[in-house]
Amino acid sequence: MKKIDLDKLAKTLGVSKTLVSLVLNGKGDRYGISKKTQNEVLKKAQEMNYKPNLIARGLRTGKSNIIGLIVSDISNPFYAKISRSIEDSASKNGYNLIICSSEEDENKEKELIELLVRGQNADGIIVSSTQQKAVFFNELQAAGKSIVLIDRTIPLYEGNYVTVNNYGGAFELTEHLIKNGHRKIAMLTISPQFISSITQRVEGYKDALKKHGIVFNKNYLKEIPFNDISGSVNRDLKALLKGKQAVDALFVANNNLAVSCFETINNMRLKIPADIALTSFDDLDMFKFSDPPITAVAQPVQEIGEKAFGLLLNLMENKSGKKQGKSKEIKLPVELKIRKSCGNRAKMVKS
Amino acid sequence: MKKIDLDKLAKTLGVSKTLVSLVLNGKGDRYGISKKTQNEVLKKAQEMNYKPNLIARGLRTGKSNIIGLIVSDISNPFYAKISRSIEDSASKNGYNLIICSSEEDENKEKELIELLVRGQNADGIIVSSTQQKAVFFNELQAAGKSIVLIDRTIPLYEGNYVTVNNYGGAFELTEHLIKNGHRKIAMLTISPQFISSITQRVEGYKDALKKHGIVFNKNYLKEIPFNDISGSVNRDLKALLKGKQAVDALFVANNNLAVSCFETINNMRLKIPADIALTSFDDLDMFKFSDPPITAVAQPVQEIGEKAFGLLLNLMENKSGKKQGKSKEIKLPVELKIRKSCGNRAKMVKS
DNA sequence: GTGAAAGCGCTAACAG
DNA sequence: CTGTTAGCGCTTTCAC
Repeated sequence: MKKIDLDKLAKTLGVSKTLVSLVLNGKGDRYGISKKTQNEVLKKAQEMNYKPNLIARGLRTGKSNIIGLIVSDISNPFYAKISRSIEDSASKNGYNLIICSSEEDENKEKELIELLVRGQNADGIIVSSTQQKAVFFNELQAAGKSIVLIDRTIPLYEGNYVTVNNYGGAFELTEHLIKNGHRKIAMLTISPQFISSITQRVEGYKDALKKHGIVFNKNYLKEIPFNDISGSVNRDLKALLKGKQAVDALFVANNNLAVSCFETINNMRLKIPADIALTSFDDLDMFKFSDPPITAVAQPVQEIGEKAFGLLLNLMENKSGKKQGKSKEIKLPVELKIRKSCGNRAKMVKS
Repeated sequence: MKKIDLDKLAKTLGVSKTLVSLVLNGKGDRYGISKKTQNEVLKKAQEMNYKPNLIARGLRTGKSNIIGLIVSDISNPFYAKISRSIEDSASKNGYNLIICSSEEDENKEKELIELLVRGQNADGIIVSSTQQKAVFFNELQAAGKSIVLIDRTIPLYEGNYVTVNNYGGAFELTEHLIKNGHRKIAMLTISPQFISSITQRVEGYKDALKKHGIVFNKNYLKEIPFNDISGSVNRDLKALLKGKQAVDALFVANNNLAVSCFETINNMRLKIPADIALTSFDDLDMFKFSDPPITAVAQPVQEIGEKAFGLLLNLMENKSGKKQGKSKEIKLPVELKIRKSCGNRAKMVKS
C-alpha cells in the first residue's frame, strides 16, 4: 500500500517518466517505443501496483473524469434508480459520479454546480434542475461545459436533455380516472410548481378534464411544499375530502405525495377506492402490493440514466473537437400501470 | 463564467498570489495582513466570482475534500437514505461525496476503493463492505487512510464502524413470530452470506428458535444470490411452501427480498398471513400500506449516516495530529414494527 | 527511441 | 506586512 508514483516507477526501471507515462497511456506505439521496453514497463507497473494520481493528471490535462449529478433528493427512489443507472454507464466509461441533493433550492443548486464544475473540474454534469431561468445553464455551456438536463427542462434552455412524456402520461391517467366514473378529481403537485415536469402533468390533467367536459376547479389543484409534504398533505387532503365539494379521486404528482396521501387516507379511516381513488405519477415497486394496489404512471428510470449519460459522453468527447451538432432532446414514453386504486364509480353508484 | 484564477485575481489587485491565498484561506490575521488589504481582497474575489480550483489545491495539500461511499447498490432505499444522510453531514463540513455501487463484488469493491483513495485522493471512505477478510482495510489504515465501515463489520478489522443490533432485532422478530403461533419459520438471506449483518441476523433467528424449543431445520434457511433475487425467491419459495414440510412463516433478511416474496406469494394466490406470514429485516415506507402491512425491523438510517460521518470526520481531522484513540464501535438500536403480516396462528388454528 | 524540462493552479516555507 | 519561490505528480513539446 506504499504510495508509488511515476517517478519512482521510472527510476526503478531506469528510464524516464516520459517513457513510462507514454507507455501507460497507450501511446507507446505511436511514439515508436520498442515492444520490449513497453512490456517491461507494463509488467513493472503491475508489479509495483502503480496507480496514477488522478488529481495530478487532472490538473495537467484539465480532465477530472468526474461527472456530477444533481437531483433534489437522492433518497427518493426515482432519483436513486436513475443515479444507479448513470453510475453504471459512467463507470463503464471510466467516470466517477459525485451525487448532490439540491433540496429544490435554486441557490443551493447553483452553488453545487459551481463547486462541481469549477472546483472539482467535473467534466460534465447531469442535473434535474430547479432553476426557473435558463441563463445559468446557457452561460455554462457557452463557457464550454458539458451539461445534460434530466427529468425537467427549462424555457429557453438550449442544450441536451432527456425527459419523459409527462403530458401524455398525465392525460392518460386522468382520462382513466374519468372513464372509471370520477368527476371530482383533485391534483396534488409539489413545489416549486414551475418545474416543467409538474406544469406538463398539470396540463395533461387539465386537458383530459376538458376533453370530457369537466370544468377545471382551481380549488382542486393543490401545491404541496417540498419541505413539508407530510404536514401539508394531511391538511390539504382533509379539506379536499370534506363538504359537498368533496373530491372522489386524487392524482398526485410524485411518489412521496402518494405515500403521504396513503397515510392521511388511512388515518381518516377512509377506503380506497370506495371513498377516494388514489393515483400517482411515478411508480414504486411496492405500489403493486399496497391495499389496494395503486394505479400509477411508471417512468423508464433505467433508460433515463442511460440516455442522459450517452448524451453527456457525446458532448464531452466532442468538446475539444469540431462544432457541436444541434442539441438533442430525448422524450421517453411512460407507461400507465392500471391497478385497483381507481375502482369504478359507475358500478359503485349503481350497486 | 470566465475562468479566473489566483494569479489573475492577484494581478488585478496589484498584490501577490500568496497574499490573496492567505486571506482567502482565513490566514490573514495570523500573518498580520492589514484589515484593509484583507477586505479589498475579499471584496474583489467576490466581485470577480473567484472559485479556487480544488484540483490544484488538492494536488498541493494532499486534501481533496472528497469522501467516498461504497455500498452494494445505491438504488436500494436503505443505502439511498444512508447516502442522503451522509451527504448532508458531509456538505455541512465542506466535503463532497462520491458514491459507488460494488454490486456485492469483493474485487469491484477493492478496485473502487483504490480508485477513490489513490486515484481521487479521497480524504476518507465509508463502506458497507463485502470483504471477507480485514487485511485490505487494515493495510489501508496502516497507510494512513481514514475509513469507517457501516452496516457490516469484518472479523479482525481494527477500526471504526457503525452497525445496528442485527442479532437483537432478528431475535425479537423471530420470537414475535413464535409467539404468534408459528413454528415452521423459514429464513431467506442474501448472498454473500458471510457478511456480518446477515450472520448476526441468522444467529438471532436460531437463538430465538432454540429458546422456544424449536429445532433449527437447515432446509428452512435459504441463501438468495444478490444477482438473481427475483428468480431465486420464486424458485425457493415455491419449494418451501409445498409438501408436508411447508413453512408457515417467512423471515427475510432485507427489503428487496421482502418485495420479491410478496410477488411470489401473490402469484401463488396465497394469503398473508393466513397461508404464510411474512416479515422483514429493514423497513420500507410502503410496508405500512401493503396488503397486509408488513411486520419489519426498522433501522435508524439517518443516524447511521450521521454517526458514520462523525467518526470519519474525527479520523480525518486527527490524522496529521496526535495518535488516534482506540477505535470506536457504534452499535445502534433497531425497532420492531409490529403490523399485520404475522397473523396469530393460535387463534387461526382454533377458529 | 528516449529524455529534459515546462507548467497545470495552488499553498506555504522562507526572505525581506 | 508582503513577495519570491519551490514544488505537489502528471502530461507533452521539443530536442537529441
